[in-house]
Amino acid sequence: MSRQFTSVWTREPRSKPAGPGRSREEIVKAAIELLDAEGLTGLSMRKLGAKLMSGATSIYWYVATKDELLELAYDEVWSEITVPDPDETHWREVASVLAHSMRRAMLNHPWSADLLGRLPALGPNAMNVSERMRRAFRLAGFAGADIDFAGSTLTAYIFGMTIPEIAWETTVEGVWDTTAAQAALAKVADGHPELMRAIETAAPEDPRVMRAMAFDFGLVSVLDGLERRLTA
Amino acid sequence: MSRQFTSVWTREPRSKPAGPGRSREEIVKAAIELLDAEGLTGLSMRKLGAKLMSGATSIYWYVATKDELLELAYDEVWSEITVPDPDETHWREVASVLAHSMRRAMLNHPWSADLLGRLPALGPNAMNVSERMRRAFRLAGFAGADIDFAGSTLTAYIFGMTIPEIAWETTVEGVWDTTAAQAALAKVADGHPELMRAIETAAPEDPRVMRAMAFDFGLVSVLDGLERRLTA
DNA sequence: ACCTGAACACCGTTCAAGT
DNA sequence: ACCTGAACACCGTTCAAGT
Repeated sequence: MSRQFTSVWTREPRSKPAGPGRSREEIVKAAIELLDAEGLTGLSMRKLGAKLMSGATSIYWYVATKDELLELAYDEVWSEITVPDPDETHWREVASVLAHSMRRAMLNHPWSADLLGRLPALGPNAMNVSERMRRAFRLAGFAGADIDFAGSTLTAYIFGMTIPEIAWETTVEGVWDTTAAQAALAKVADGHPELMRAIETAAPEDPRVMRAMAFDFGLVSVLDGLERRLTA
Repeated sequence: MSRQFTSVWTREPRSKPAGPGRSREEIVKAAIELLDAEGLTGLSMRKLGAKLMSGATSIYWYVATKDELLELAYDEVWSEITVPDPDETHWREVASVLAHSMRRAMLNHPWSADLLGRLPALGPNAMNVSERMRRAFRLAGFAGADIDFAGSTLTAYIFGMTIPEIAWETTVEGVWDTTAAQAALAKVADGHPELMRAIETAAPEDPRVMRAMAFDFGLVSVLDGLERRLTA
C-alpha cells in the first residue's frame, strides 16, 4: 500500500519512439549483450552507459529504474519461445514444443533464471506465450480454473527443471574441473548410500545428455499426468 | 579452470566449534533473521555486523565470502522440510508430504527462491532430504538413472510452482492494492481473450486458496505421471 | 527533449594493525 | 585466536545544470 509497485508494462514509456536520441530497443539490446556475456552481476548502469558511449545516468531518461530495464530484457527471452498454433496442433505437441524451446531460451540466457523469482512476467511476449498455452489446454478439454492449473503445472515443471540446471552449469560445472567436482561430490555424499549410488550411475555419462534425458522423462510424466485429469 | 569454485561444504571451517568468540551458528541465525525480515537485499555484511554488535569485517573470520554465508543460511531452509521414512511409507505419501513441506519452507523464507538459481544445494540438510526421496523412489520400483529423473521431476515441480508464487506475493500482491492490481492486469491482458477469461474466472476467489489448489492439482498430476512410468 | 557530472548513500572484500 | 578500522573499487539513483 505505502510502497507503490510499478511494472514497466503498466505505464506509458516517457518518450514516443520517434525522438532523435537513443531508443529503448537500443538500450535493451545492449543490456542483453552485457547480461549474456557477464551475467546478472555483470550488468551495471555505469558499464551499460559506457557501452552506449553515454553517461551512466542518461539511461534514466528511458527507464525509471534498473529493475524496469531488467523487466524489458526478461521479456525478450520470452520472444525466443515458439508455441505451435493450438488450433492446428494436438495439445501434447504444443506443450512439448513450448517446453523444449523455453528450456533452450533459458539456457541461452542464464541470467533469466535469476529474474524468475524476482520479477513477474507481465510483458507482451510472456503474454503471447501464455495466451497460446491457455488456448491449447482449453481445446484439450480443460475448463475453468483447470486451464490455469494445467498451465501452471507445465511452466512450473519447465522452470523448476531448468533453473537448477543453470545453477549447476554456471557454478560447479563451469568452474570446477571434473575430477575436483567428483571428489567434492563424493565428500558431500558421504554417508548417503542412495546418493553415492546415484553418483556412480551417472559418472560415466555425459552430464548434459543426462540432463536432456531427465527433462524428457519428466516432461512425459507431467503430460501423462495432465492427460489423466482429462479422462478421470 | 582458472576461477576456482568453492562451496562452504567442500572445505573445513576455519575454527573448531569450541572457541571463545562468536560461532557460525550464531552468525547464520542472525543472517536468517535479517533475511526473513528484509529479504535478500536487506542482508549486508555491515548490517549483519551491527546486529551482532561487531565490526562488519569480523564475519570474515568465520566465513570466506557472503555467498558462503548464504549457502549456510540456505541449507537451514532445507532443515524445515519433513520427509516421512520411506521404508515405512508409500512413496506417493512420501512425495506428497515432502512437496507440501518444501513449499511451506520456501514460503516461510521467500529469499530462498532467489538462491535456488544461484547456489547449488550441497548442504547436509539438502542431502538428507534428497537421500530419503531417492530411497522412496527406489522402493517404489524405479531403478538406475530413473531414480534421479523421478526425483528431479518432483523437486522441479515444487520449485517451479513456488518460485513464481513468491515473486507474485512479494511484488504484485504485497504492494498493490487489489483494485490497482486488477486494473493493471486487465491492461496487460488486453487483446488476449484466454487471459481475460482466466482473470474473470479467478477474480472472485481468494488468490492464496487458488494457489494452494493449483499446487495440489499439479502435484497429483506429476505423481500420476510418475506412477505411469512404473507400470508402462 | 535529451544528456551530463557531481554527489549521496550505500555495497563486498582486503589487509595491516591491534589484543 | 580473534577483532578492528581504514581503504579500495565498486554500486543505483537524484538532481541541478547544461544544450
